[in-house]
Amino acid sequence: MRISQLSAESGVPIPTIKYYLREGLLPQGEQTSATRAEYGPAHLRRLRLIRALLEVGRVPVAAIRRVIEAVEDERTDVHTMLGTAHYALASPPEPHSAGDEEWTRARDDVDRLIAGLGWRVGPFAPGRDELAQTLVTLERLGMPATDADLLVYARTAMDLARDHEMGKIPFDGPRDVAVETLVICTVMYGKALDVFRRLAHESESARILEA
Amino acid sequence: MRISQLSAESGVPIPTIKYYLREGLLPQGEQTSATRAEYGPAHLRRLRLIRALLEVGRVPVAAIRRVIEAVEDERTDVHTMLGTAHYALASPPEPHSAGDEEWTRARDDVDRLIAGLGWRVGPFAPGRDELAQTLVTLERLGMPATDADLLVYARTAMDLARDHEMGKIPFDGPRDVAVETLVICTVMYGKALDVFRRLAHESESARILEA
DNA sequence: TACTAATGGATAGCCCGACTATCCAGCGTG
DNA sequence: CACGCTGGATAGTCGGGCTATCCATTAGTA
Repeated sequence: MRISQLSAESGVPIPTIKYYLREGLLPQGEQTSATRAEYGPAHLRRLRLIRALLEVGRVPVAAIRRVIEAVEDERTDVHTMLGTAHYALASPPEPHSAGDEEWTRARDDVDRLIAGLGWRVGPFAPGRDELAQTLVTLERLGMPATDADLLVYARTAMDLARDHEMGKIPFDGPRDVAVETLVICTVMYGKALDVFRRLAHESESARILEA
Repeated sequence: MRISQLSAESGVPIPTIKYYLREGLLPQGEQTSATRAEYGPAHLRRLRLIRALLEVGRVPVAAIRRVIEAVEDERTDVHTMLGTAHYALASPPEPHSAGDEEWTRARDDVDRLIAGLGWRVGPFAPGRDELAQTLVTLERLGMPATDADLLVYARTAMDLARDHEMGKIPFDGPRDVAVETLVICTVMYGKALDVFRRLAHESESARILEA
């Protein structure tokens, strides 16, 4: 398959495909001569993954590249690779001053919460900081989150992960498929959940206010 | 309170505050003379809301403005106002060609699903299109979502909304507080849920792969 | 009363991220 | 052998979210 065909099948313009090649999101095609390269179904597949993450997940190109680098580093084991991919999807919180009391306390709360749940989460998981930032923000807004509230969300997330999501991941298959599935699952069903939540709010609001 | 004090208390630089004033995110202060204006606690509160939506929710400035316009339009009733605010938070999907078969089918699936759940959602709720786009994307990725999958997420969202979220909204209080609470709740707990999901994935991955 | 620093208002510029446009030399098929 | 497409490189565009500069005015302070 030549680049024009790749473009036609995916709907992505040729200059954009070249951009993805430059950025390392898409592997180079197999060179058949100085001015020809051959692309295969794997490229089409990768291209669809990129567009899905960009358009539905609003994942920045730099984060997609980090995910892909995790896949292509053959030295790491599957768990590390999944972890790296997952960490790459995080959106780093605003930098905060190191000695921020409020912030340190929130971060401690998060660590205690995760420990209390018995979750096996790395000490440097970016989610810890993201959650701490969210807690600080809620406090500043005058609506501090209670532990009970947080536990509800944590358990909801774990129920979904355990019963409906991790089961889809083919751990025994090729490593790239495992990562790809994990990322798709995280991003796409994350989006779906987000949308359902907003729809549910609208529906409940209608029910309450029209009564 | 003068602008410099507003800046000091909120941590937002003065030029940025001026930018928000220009963009209509922040109401003008009360003019006390040609070159003086007085800002009150409401401004500080609004400023914190803006920063929360921007930093934690990654909500674009234009969407925040739409939310605020909904609040300030005194003519609409509370339900319409909440709806407008909610619609403003949606991230519109990529435009699709009108005659796209695949897309129309997905959109029908979404409408049927929502009707089947008995949810009271407006026919033009942007979430319908967002969900349709997500379904199309999942199909293109070769991992189509089943109705059973979607129902799990829908019910999870509704359980959270009914039992833990809508109860926090003070429908009987002033309208701006109701909208503000709804938006904060949607965005901040949405973020928390998202983070918890990623942490749960990591934890489950560790449990499965280290066994 | 003179001076200084801050204010509100306006305009223009900056930076980043995601493309998009142009150019060029070398194929390779008709 | 001509013409169109290819890969590769470089530069330009566009939108979003600020940020910098300037200016006339004026509240404090000396």
